[in-house]
Amino acid sequence: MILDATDKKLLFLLQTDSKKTTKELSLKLNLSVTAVYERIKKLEREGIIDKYVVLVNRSKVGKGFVVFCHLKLIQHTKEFITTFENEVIQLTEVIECHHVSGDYDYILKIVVKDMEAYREFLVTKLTMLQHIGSTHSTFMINEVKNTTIVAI
Amino acid sequence: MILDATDKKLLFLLQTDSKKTTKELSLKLNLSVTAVYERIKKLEREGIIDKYVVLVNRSKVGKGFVVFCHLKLIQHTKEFITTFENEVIQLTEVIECHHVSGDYDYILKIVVKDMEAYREFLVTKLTMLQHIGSTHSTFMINEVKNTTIVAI
DNA sequence: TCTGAAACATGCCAGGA
DNA sequence: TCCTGGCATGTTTCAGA
Repeated sequence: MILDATDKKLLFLLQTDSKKTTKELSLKLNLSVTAVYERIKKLEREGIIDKYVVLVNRSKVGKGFVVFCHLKLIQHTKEFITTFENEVIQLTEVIECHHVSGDYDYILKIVVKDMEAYREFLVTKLTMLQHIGSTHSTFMINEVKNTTIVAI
Repeated sequence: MILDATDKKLLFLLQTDSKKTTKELSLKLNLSVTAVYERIKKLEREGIIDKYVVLVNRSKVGKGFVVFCHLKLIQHTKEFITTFENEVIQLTEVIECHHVSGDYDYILKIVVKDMEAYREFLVTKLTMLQHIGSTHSTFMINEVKNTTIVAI
């Protein structure tokens, strides 16, 4: 699907605030309410709009401690990889897990309450997973930028 | 603010799909429509619900190439830090930037179209920033997990 | 803090340009 | 692909428990 300038602007507005009514959007885009509505439906049908979600302020719900964990597996057989990935997906503290190239195999982004909670997580959950070789934790000091907005 | 089990369930549902109507939510939570409505408003007032957004399927809009960049500054004076941070925030390709402890100063998450686009970004934008010491790029092979849902 | 009803706004679908 | 009009559905407010 080819996105024109209006679609791109619409996607930007919705990525910024999905609560905007089609009426408000129509004013910003100089279109009728229905035209906006139809464009949104098309973007949803095409799967470009993946979903509508609420973003929670993590520090206000006691999950302000963010850790990046670089992780190696002991081997790289298909079986080990799939086992590990299936298990790590289950951990709610892990909000991101990326299989990457380079010195280690995975980058994990983990959110917990504090250092004590992280230690607990590491000892009772993460290092209990099968096939883990080594882990290296890096702690977030400050969140400079964190957006879900993709500029198109 | 203390969150009871209903608030937590409500937050989970909204983090999964914010398009659910209050009526649907009321059925899942065994509450009236108004009760759900008031709980949501309270969560918004308290800032626990930060915002409502659309999540875009990155690969469908030509931003499927994800890179993690570990970055060092040449010095750690306050001036250098603030200058760098103010500049990096402006870069739309950088969707996350975290000041971290450890061997390097920042972890950046960057989304672009492909390797060629990344090279272009690196040469014309990132390494043009002031005070940058060194960069180390790690490329994502596979996204195992990537959620905005925080389990509370 | 909850319920239920009533007022108001919005979403959504026809039909036509 | 866009617009106008209208019904259905949703949101929001309020009194009372």
